[in-house]
Amino acid sequence: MRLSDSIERFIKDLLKEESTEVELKRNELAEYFGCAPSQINYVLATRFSPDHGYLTESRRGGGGYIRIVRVVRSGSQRLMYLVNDRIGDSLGEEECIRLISQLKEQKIVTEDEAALMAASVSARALSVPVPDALKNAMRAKMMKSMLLAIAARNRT
Amino acid sequence: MRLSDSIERFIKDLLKEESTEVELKRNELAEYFGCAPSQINYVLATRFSPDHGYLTESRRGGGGYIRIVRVVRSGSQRLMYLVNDRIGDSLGEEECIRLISQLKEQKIVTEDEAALMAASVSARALSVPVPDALKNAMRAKMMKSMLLAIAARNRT
DNA sequence: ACTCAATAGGTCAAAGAAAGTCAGACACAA
DNA sequence: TTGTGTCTGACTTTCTTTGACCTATTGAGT
Repeated sequence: MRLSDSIERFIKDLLKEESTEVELKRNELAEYFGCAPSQINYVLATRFSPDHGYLTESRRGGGGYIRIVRVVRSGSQRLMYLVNDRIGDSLGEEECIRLISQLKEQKIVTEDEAALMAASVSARALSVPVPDALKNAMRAKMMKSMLLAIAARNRT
Repeated sequence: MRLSDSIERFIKDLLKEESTEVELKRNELAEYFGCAPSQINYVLATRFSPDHGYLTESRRGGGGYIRIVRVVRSGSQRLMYLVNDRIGDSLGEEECIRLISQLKEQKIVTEDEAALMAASVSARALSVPVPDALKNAMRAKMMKSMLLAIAARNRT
């Protein structure tokens, strides 16, 4: 298993217990996992970004720390953020996949729905002679269209 | 016996044992068969494509992998009929919608999933400057891709 | 107050680890 | 001989990990 994955799991387990917030020492954590301290930053950047639904703050110097907060936004808030701000006019396949798996992780869509969305924006599905720029423009629109469909059914 | 055939057999044997899904390391497999790693990709492309009833996903970088999911035997007959025969190379929006609502009536997809599919092939989602003929070619591919994804989860 | 050392986190580029792509060499059947 | 299917190797892309250097905070000594 990848180091980054272990660290991610470790932090998420902490968050499970201690509710929505956890504070940790970068150096201690790095020591514990026997890795470079900057590895922790990498994990934060790739797995605890705002896109993933987390906020992080930190302090340097004596008594420094890193605090990770799980943001609890409603499903529809999150969807609207994606539609209105996050997704622009163009989105590559990789980025689509990332966003979709984040939605899955946040339980806004089911695993099956995520698979469906990923299938529709996949390179295979769009393999017709059209410039990449246009494909990515389409992906952005398709994503928005699908997210709005999800938002519409989430009127609970 | 050709190398590709041996590799194909090897993977299919794994799938026989480990049920519908198998994960492997490209480099290890290539090492085992004493061939170039790209040979594995060739086998995947020619023997484990969606047309053959398989889905593959992969990850690069440290700790990377290739996962192969068998859909062929498991997906419902109806779905595979649609993928292989009913949907050709081109499909208009109206026809997509018709197909989708049939699937919904037959309870092969949920209402939410149907809405998602319809959203992805809608005119609004594809409103970029591309000839209609190409859009319909895309719709056909998108539908197949999505149906395959559904078939993959329907593996009973 | 000012300076400096100790403490602690941040940044970034480069190295490493895997998989993907594609053009061309090769093999063999029609 | 020509076309189709196989196989390889060089190059690319993506993801991970590390290390060197940078910046912020605190506190002790002057």
